Amino acid sequence: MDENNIRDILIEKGLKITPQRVIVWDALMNLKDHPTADHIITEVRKENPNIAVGTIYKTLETFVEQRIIERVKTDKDTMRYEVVMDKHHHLYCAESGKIDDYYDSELDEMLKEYFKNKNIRNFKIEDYKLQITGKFINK
Amino acid sequence: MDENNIRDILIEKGLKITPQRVIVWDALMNLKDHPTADHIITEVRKENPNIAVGTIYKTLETFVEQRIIERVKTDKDTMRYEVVMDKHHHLYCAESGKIDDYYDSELDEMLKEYFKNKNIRNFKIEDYKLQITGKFINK
DNA sequence: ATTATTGCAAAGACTTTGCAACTCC
DNA sequence: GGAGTTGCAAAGTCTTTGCAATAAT
Repeated sequence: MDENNIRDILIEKGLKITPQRVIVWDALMNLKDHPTADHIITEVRKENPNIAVGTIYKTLETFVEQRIIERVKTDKDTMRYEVVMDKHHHLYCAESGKIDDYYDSELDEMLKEYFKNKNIRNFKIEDYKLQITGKFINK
Repeated sequence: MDENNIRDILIEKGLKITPQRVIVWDALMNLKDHPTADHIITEVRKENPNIAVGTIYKTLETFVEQRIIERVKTDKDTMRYEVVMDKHHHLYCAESGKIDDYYDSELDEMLKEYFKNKNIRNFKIEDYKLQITGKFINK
C-alpha cells in the first residue's frame, strides 16, 4: 500500500529498513481492527510463511518502543496492538471481546477543559482515554 | 478482617463457603493496590502454603464471573485484579507500571450528563472508565 | 566494515485443565 | 448423599531469549 510511509517512519526513527518490518507494517495496515499478535502472525505468514514468529514479536516490540504502534489495554484477552493515530477512545464489548475506536472531538474538548483546571495530587497527566464498555447492537 | 462480609457475598452468589475462598478474599483485602495473580498467590501462601496455585486461579476466575472482583486493564503487565468498588478511574504510570485509583465525582457527573444526551451508533453503553496515563511525582 | 537484525528452537512466564479425593450444605 | 471444590501435576498458550548466520548502511 503506502510503503513509502513506513520507510520514512523507519528512517526517522533510525531503524534499518528490512523486508520483515515492512511486511509486518503492511499486515497492520490490512488488519484495521485491534489485532492480537496471533492475528498479525497469521496475516504476515499468508504471504511470507518464512518470517519467524520471534521476529514478528521483536518487530512489534520495536514499533511499540518507537511509538509507531501502541498496545491496547484488554482485560482478559491477550495483548492487542494498534497503529498510533488521532486521539480516540475505545468501545469494549464484554461479550465478544471486540474493540472499536470511538472518535468524539466534543468529548475530547470537554475533557481537555476539565483537566486544564484540575490537578491530581502527585500525578502529572500525560494523556487520557475513555474505555467505554457495553454491547454492540446488531445493525 | 471482616470475614462475615465475604461469607455473605458467597451466600448471595450461591457459592459454597470454603476456607480457600475466604483466604483469597482476605489476601485481596490486604493487598489494597491492584495485585497480580502472583502477588495474591504470594500473600495467600505466606500463611497457607498448602493452597494450590490452580485453586487460587480458579477462585479469582470465579470471583470475576460473579462480579465480586474485576480484572484491571493493563497494557503490558500481566493481569491485575481489584475488588469491585465505587465508580472510579485509573491512573497509570507508564514508567513504573503502578496503577492508582482516582475518584472524582465531579468528573463522573460531567460524563454522566454528557452520555445521557449522546448516543453511540450501534453501541449500548454500560459503563465507562477513564484511563489517565502519566507519571507519579515524588511526594 | 560495522552494527543491527533475522531465524530458529529452546526456555520462560503465566494460566488452564483433568481427575481423583475431599468438603460443604 | 450429592453437587461443588480442591490439590496436584501436567499441558497449554503466549511471549521472550540466545546465538550464529545474514543483511542493511
